[in-house]
Amino acid sequence: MNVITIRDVAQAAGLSLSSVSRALNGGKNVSARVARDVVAAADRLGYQPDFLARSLRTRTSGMVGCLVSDISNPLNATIVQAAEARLREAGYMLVVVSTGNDPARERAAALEFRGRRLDGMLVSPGSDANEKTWRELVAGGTAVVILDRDPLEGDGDNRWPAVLVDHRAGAKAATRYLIGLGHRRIALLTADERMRPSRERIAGFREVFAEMGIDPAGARLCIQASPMDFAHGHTLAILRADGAPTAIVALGTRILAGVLRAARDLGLSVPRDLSVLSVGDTDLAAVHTPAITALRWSLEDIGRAAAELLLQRLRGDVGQAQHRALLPVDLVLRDSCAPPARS
Amino acid sequence: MNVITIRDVAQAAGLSLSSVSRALNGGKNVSARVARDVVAAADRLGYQPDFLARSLRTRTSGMVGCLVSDISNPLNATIVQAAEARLREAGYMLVVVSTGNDPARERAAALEFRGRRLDGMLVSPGSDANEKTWRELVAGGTAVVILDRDPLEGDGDNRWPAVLVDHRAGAKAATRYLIGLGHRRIALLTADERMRPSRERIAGFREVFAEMGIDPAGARLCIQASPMDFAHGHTLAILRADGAPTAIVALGTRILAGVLRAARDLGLSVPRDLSVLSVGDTDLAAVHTPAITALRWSLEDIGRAAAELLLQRLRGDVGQAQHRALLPVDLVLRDSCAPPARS
DNA sequence: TTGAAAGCGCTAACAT
DNA sequence: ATGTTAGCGCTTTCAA
Repeated sequence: MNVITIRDVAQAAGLSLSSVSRALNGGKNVSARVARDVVAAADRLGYQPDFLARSLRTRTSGMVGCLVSDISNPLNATIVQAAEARLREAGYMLVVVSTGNDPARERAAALEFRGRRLDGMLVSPGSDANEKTWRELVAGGTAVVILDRDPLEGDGDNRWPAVLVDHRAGAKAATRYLIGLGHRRIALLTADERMRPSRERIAGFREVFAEMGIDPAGARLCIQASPMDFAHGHTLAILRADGAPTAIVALGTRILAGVLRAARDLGLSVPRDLSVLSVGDTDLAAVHTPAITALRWSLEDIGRAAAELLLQRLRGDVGQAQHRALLPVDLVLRDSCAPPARS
Repeated sequence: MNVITIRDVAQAAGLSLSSVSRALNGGKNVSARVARDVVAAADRLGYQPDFLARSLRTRTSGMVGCLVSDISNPLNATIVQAAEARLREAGYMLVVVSTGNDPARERAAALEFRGRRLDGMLVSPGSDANEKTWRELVAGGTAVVILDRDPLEGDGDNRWPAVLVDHRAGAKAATRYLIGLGHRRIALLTADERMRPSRERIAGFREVFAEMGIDPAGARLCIQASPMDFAHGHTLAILRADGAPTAIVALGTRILAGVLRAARDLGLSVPRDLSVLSVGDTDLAAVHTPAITALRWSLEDIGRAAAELLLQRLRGDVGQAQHRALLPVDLVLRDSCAPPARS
């Protein structure tokens, strides 16, 4: 084991503890000779500082917690990866916990982060269940950055620093594009309407219809929580009904897969008989034939921005610190959308 | 901030520090009354123990490091997720570092893990460059578990605990299957031959040929490091040459994609004109038409087994601790392999 | 069963 | 510029 302490180094170098400590950390008030001797002794003994003891003393652990619903989800993994890279640059290590979307575990992990004296945390909440916890933490002085969740209420100390994706603008761009192609009956298949991303998308979708003076009654707004299985059956139902949509906007890989399968089942050709637009630029969208037009936002940017926001706080310029980042969504044009067939 | 210490609780409860400490941890030698009072006081004050201080005292941090080349790779992410789940059950938190396949960063991170006094580490090496480091750590008493890397040399203290996937058996099953279908000219497109997984696959491939008394000269063994781009061009070349293989075994999503594209370019129908077998059961293999027969191993099991091996050491039964786990590889039969066309 | 006291390894006043 | 000393919050002997 590593039993070499700073004491041993001091003894070996024939110096005092504090001189060694000073020499080892940025070394202010250290003569060249002492610095040299200390480094030599430390190297010779293979000394490695004990971060734990240092942390106890300095009240900073050099670690940041990261709370994700499921890190095996590539979307989350990419965000975590980017955040980790940026934080490591700044000297922090990342402690990752997957909550499996269980609010109780989510809260418990956040509190444990605090107990372990992590310097801050990045949280991608699986639901809105723990809003109160985030507020408490923020109010309690913990450096927290929340991913893509807007506080619905509250202000000032009740708000939290957040990285937000501009899903609304994305949805508007997609909707305008489809309407511009001539579509009037557009179905939006999304997930849980209560959470920020879907909420914003639905709002954007509606805004454009209103803006264009089109009766939104003609649009199909389909909201459901169990993506894949639902999507297939439900899409079949929607497409068979009277006034079936001529375009479908589908959230994520799983719903998209369901939609594509349903179209195939009905013998509908994309984009001739049905236009399809993916919310989220997944592998499936890019690789599928025809390639699927998609809304894309940068997961790396989310991770980086989150790390950056957190670092600002960690550096102590809390007053100066930016409170939120809003990231853009792009429409990637491919081959899955076309003017609707005349009906 | 959280400024409530165990001292405050003791004072509030009118007891001594040590009594409170005892009451709070498993409570041996504590009267019921004291236990009750302590818990009450702790709750009332919202006391949360300081893991840092505790760790300094107990010499255990309750944290485990995890070294991965790239956590945004879904394969790695799945392994990490499974390991994290198991370790959290046991009360540990996971510190994750992506090394980006840079051996220097890999080594630095491992040493920093030790400096931070993490209780152990899980390492999925990006190369064999740091073998020496792993040996040093193991010899130095650090609890380390290595993923899918076999020490080529050394024994006893020079070996490390590892979770191994039985790639050799998998390759043998695949090769036997293809030979059984009548194939004699089979190309194996794999990655870096120096690392354990590919090395084992190649060995298994050759073993079966030898076993069956088939001249392996007829087989094409193609080894290359830059998967996707290489795979497409190289597959084209292979398939156009005299004595082209009637079956191709492709490693991973990217090579598989290149192979399928090449087959399409040449107007070859799978499996009529060419049998294709994927090493690794990726989304692409499962979703493709025709669905691709694949070798599959459980990433979750890797993560779980790694965590389990590490926990055994962490619990101190080092002597008893299992040294390695060997996980099976299954052949998932789908629609991409058939007897070769007569030529 | 309880309390007093030592000390984990380090940093940061403070004194020299 | 260097050394001495006092803790950080906790666990854990050791006495009582």
